[in-house]
Amino acid sequence: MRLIVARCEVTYTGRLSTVLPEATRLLMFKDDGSFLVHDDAGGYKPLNWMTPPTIVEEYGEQIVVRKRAGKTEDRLEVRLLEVLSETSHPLDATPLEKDGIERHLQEELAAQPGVLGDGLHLVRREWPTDIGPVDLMCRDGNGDWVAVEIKRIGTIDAVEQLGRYLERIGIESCRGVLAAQSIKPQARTLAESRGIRCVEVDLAVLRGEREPELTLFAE
Amino acid sequence: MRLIVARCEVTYTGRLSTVLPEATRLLMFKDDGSFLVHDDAGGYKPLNWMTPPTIVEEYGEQIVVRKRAGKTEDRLEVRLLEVLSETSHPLDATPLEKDGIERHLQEELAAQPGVLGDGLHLVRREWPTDIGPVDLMCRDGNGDWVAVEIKRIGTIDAVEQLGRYLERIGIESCRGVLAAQSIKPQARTLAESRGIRCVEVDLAVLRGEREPELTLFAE
DNA sequence: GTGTCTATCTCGGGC
DNA sequence: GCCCGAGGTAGACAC
Repeated sequence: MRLIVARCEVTYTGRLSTVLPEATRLLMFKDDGSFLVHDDAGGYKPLNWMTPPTIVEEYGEQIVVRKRAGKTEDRLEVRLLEVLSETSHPLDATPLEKDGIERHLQEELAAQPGVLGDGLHLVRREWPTDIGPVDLMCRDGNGDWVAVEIKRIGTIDAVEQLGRYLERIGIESCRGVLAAQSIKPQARTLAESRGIRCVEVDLAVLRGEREPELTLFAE
Repeated sequence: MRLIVARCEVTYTGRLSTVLPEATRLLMFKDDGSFLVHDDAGGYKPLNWMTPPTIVEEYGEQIVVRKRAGKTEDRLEVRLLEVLSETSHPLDATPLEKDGIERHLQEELAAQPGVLGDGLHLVRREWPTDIGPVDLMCRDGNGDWVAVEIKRIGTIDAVEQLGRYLERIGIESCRGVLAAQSIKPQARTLAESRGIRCVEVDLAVLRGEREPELTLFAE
């Protein structure tokens, strides 16, 4: 990783156009070709950036980072007015391990679909439709089909998504269930108006790491 | 901005849990409280981060960055095993000026709604509904209402969004138009099945900076 | 504070 | 290559 702190101007042309007037900023060149411009505010996002694969060219005070983007080209031009610091460091690139993402929720619910409704059993995960896979396809005690959409957070979009699947599933009388760790009130309202059942689930409880909420009141 | 290059372990607990095993990485502390962990790959995104407002505490080899997140707490813990470099630089924070975003498209189309359909004229921008504003509300030559949703890229979500507005607008026979710089084929198909018209527009042409595509064939 | 929408979204997977 | 869906999405703005 090469780090340059410099007074500079930066212009971007590509999907849109941007200008950064002369000021002091941090320029990051990652070994994989990534290029980022950060300043001392604005949190998470770089002011300008380019993701690999890139071509980096330097002509004295001018740095150009380019990238083929379809038929056109994305281009970042940096004009260096004063370099205050320049360093290089070999860094590692170990992967980040995550726990608690939607897939983990899906794994637990696939293993115990009964929490989503009495007598539910799994037919298959990632049931294919022509517009994308249904997270879980189940049948209930009566043999009726139930399509389950799983989200970390249940929003209106999730209800719409499940609604599209139900239209395309091609099974009459297939019910819909939205399962999420939290469900927004407006999503719940929309779901009810479409006959979609909402179930809030808790990953830690599903894993048996924590008692259901009931115990909170029983203590 | 304070930059530390160090061999370190990083753990995050909050909306989910993550672990970064021991390796050499860049730690960025911005003056506004932002904290970012980058390595030498992975492009745009930090491996771990926290956006302001944060509380940063240091206990020798241990750095803790915390944030109230509703009733719980987000927490990043960094265990420093070897500091390879540590520097501080005063940076500026000038705003990024953008051109070519959705709002600019909306401004041009508000000024010349005729490109969206014969005889269309604007009634108002940001027409309020109970689920959000319609970008442009127009009437055509017959006095019929037309709701316009504007996007840089027209996707299925945009069609759904316009569909929700049309349901809620409370005007019988209000037509829908999706205007975008490019429209995905599947969005186009869904739009047609819902009676929504699709129009591709070009910001440079709307601004009179470039001739319409026709001239490409006429040269 | 919730709710909604934009984003040069990024990123990954499937076809 | 396109298309779709997840994301600790982040960030902005209205209510």
